[in-house]
Amino acid sequence: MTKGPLKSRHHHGDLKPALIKAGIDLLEEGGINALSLRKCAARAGVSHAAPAHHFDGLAGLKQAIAEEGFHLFSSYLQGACDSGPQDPKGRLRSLCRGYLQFGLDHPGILAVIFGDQGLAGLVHGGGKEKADAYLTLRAVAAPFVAPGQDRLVVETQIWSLIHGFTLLYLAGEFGSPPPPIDEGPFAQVIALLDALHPASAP
Amino acid sequence: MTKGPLKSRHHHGDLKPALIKAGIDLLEEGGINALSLRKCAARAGVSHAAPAHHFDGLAGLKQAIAEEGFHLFSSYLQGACDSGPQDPKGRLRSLCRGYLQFGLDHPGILAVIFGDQGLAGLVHGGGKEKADAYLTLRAVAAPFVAPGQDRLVVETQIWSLIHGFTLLYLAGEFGSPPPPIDEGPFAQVIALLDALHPASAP
DNA sequence: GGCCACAACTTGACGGCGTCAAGATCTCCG
DNA sequence: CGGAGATCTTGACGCCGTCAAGTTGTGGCC
Repeated sequence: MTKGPLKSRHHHGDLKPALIKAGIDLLEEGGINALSLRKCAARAGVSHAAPAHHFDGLAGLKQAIAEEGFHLFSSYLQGACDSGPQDPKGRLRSLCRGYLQFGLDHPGILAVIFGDQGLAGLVHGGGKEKADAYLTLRAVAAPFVAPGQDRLVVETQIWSLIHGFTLLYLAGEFGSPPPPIDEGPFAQVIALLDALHPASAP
Repeated sequence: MTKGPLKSRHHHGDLKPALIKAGIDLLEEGGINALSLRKCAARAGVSHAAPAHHFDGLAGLKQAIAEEGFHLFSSYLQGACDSGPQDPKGRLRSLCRGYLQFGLDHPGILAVIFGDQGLAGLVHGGGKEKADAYLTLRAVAAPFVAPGQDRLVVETQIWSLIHGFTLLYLAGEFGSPPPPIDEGPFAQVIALLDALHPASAP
């Protein structure tokens, strides 16, 4: 049997993804501090030292979770800017809303993605998972890049604003627990991006 | 002797501030993960359980450090916007530069200030330390608040942008280790705030 | 001035954590 | 069928936060 009855296998078989899944569950249930190698192992039904054979310590597990989390993050961003008005400004606002919504729905995953080993690791390490999300941002930002302007500037303006706003939102700056998006200052704050003008319609 | 030769006191006397200072040192030397109650106690020359009599666990120590760190943070912001051009836009840009500079100089303290127990705690708890820094922001933002507009919106726009930008900067998004401010995209990104206009000069 | 109550700190222990070394077990392939 | 190698277990170590109980110095009260 290579994958027999999925039961009583002494060599679990799909341990790595199972550990990542367990880690994500822990993250969603108890936040970033509830994530530990030993608890992931326990949830996956293996011994406490088993994860060491699949990840380079806790940092490695967090990075693997971050890569997985980026998929979900990307789907939030893409889904958001595919819904709503399809003009450049409409897509930009929807992207930002999707960013904040992801933070509200999955604060633990956001913390891992942008945590010590998350973002820093992805910036340097492969980062192809991050690229998906960043390409969505790039596509949405493109109409606002003036001819001859560095697109990195516009992308960073958007990213900085929505990232900072999301973190302040999650920290309870506008109410604790954070209010629904439409009851917070989201629209008014993001309106700062109205200063950006589509290059084709100045 | 009430405060005799400062030596061999079995009842340390100034343990609480000494622990906070030790914690800040640890933070500056090894980042947020290097901070522990036991190491603070060792640095202060007391037993491992002594901190428990002065702080409510590790979270309490972090909050105390955050309050202390906010003083330094405030001085960075105030000092920055007091130097440089004194027109509204000049002060705004200087404030942002001071924010980023603080992050570059003291990333560990920034992490504690805006960490789990830091910002969240200060938002709800007293928060008078935070208020100093926020009042600086408020004063700098004031000229850009249009009549009838909610000043919270303008303040949040500024705070979100510089906060998000600083975190991306520290994460190595523009080079690792982060480049000096003038070699990064700081000026161009912060130029988004040029969309704000002093109410007296529309 | 002497004693006592109280605050400050120590000692010791507990469980949880990440990590390493060594051993057991299963699978696959020759 | 048998061995090689990957996979997982067991056990141990040191560090961590936290609690309970004991010790020591201090200031106030009689």
